[in-house]
Amino acid sequence: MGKRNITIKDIANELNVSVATVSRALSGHPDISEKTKLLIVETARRMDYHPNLMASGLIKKKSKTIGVIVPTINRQFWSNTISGIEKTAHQAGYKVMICQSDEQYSRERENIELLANSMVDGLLIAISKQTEHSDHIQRVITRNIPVLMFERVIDELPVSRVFTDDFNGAFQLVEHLIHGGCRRIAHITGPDTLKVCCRRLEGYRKALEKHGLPYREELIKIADFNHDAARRATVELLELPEPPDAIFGFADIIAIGAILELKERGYSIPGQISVAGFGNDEVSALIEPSLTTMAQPSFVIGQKSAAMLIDELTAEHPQTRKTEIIKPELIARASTR
Amino acid sequence: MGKRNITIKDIANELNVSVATVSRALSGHPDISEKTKLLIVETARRMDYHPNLMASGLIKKKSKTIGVIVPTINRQFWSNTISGIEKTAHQAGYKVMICQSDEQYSRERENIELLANSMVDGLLIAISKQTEHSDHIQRVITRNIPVLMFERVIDELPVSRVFTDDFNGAFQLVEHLIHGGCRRIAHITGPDTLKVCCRRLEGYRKALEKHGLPYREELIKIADFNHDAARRATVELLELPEPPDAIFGFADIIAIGAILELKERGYSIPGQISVAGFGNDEVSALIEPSLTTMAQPSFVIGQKSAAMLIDELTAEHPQTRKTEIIKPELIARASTR
DNA sequence: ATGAAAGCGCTAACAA
DNA sequence: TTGTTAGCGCTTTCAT
Repeated sequence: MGKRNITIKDIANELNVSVATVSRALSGHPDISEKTKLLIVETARRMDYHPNLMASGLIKKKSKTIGVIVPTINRQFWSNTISGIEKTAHQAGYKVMICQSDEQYSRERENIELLANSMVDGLLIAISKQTEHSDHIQRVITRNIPVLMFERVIDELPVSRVFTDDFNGAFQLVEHLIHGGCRRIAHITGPDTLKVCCRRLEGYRKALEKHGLPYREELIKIADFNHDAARRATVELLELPEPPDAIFGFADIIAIGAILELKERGYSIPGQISVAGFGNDEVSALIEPSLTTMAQPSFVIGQKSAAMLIDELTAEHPQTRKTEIIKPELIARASTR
Repeated sequence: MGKRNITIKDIANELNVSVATVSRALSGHPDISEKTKLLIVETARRMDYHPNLMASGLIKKKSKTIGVIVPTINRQFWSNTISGIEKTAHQAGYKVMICQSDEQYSRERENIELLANSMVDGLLIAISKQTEHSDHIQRVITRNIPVLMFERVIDELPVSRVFTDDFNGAFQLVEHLIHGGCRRIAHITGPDTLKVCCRRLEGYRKALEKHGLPYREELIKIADFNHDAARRATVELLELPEPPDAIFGFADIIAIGAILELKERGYSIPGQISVAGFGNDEVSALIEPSLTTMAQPSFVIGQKSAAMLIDELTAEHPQTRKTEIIKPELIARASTR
């Protein structure tokens, strides 16, 4: 029952050496004879010793842990990034502590504070859609905790960033639609607090501009991250006096909502109307018609983010802020001409 | 730059009180005057004090963290459970540390050791498909670290468990196929190290038996968690002298692989052949034909697991091992008659 | 109600 | 090469 854990002190007693010697032996310090080292390591194993990482962390002011905060764990994009983060972190000997904000500012704030107090060595942050200012993040930066923002970033903050080239991605996608002959291209965007959406909207706008097509307010709708919201937005578009000949959703889930609504109403895709998304979720290849989209290498975004943060953690000298922009790739499928 | 963190000692100095008083004030100890308490709390805020959870954890032997190990983070079932775990844990004031084994025993072992040394208060484990014995888990149990296994469990271990009723789920699903008129029902199962698969296979077998249908070796194929493996298995089934009139995949991803192959070869589903899966991934409602499957409430499985573990952590007396079996629900869709 | 002091398990000067 | 000692930041007896 109350079996106390074995400590280095127990080993020291057992072998009549000092705790310092045991500590040195176990942590591979050079100044120690091969003989005692072997003896200690062997004894440690025999006694089923396990180092207490809290104790050493307390002294070294390092927990070998990085904190991650994402809007939600169970959306494919985020679970992929988390997976990439965990993989890279693990390879570098770090553990990851993961929190989700559920797209709420208050939970994000709370979680960041919690992670910071838990002495994470660094923080990987993707903000919620509600987050409108950066005080809470500024606060951990002031506490000298290295922060890297990914995908959902705040430009004003003096931190390294990893994010998708949304502007050019959207631009490229809209050009693809235009090349396919679409002239009235609608865009379903997300909450306007999300920079990601603004950047994609801007890419959309600029692509129209380049090709001499007018930007029409009525072709812009807003929807949240779910099929139903997307379907409602789609209905509104279809009921326009002049309905669109293409719908570009800011995320695959939106485009898929649109496809579902269009199919239900008997539209032919892309015959009457083209549909395109952004992200390349797994479903996008499986739905009929398969969805044209910009592929985001979410796993790689996670890996890069973790790698960059760990670089900063292990750097000798304070690093300058770095920015890595990830190019999405056009995947032309059956939902567009 | 080298801005040292504020400690309770700093606050004590500032106010000419002892660290003990500060500690008591900050942790809401009863024996303290309202006046000094307020003063200290206020000063702490003013000085931007943040408690060092490693230091208090070292004394209290609690980290308020639970460790989670899953085969992989980026498969829907697992990311959903993780999300449920995080939500419940957060509500109870716990953080979660998440590792993935990548279905490798060695990484699982490594990660469990790492989490245990990090002083997690408890461990939530779903084993890898490679894991054939339980020494590594037995070891942490011996160290008095509460363990709960979920979904991928090892029955022999004296720990609480949460898992899907695979046997009855498969049984029910196969009955559904039989009621639809299928007589040569094939089953694509997974690695035979996975109990989950064995239980589903057993449910399949018993359902056939109940309805007087023969169990035929040639109708059983093995595939890994991906479309290609499922497609290959499907091809083998189709090339049989007497091909099946239904394919039941042990997971949705398998069933979807089968559908893809069948569609490519021009089979009509469910006209010529029915297909059913297990899990009810998001795609299953979206693919054509939509997939009949047993829905697993993955988010809830995560929540239940976390709740049960936290119960054990906070229980006054040592708890007896509990088992919670989650009933999956038949979702009959267009891929079966 | 408050303070002094011991100590959680470990590391890292400084000595020897 | 090894031991001694002083903490890391906090909680918790035991006094006062």
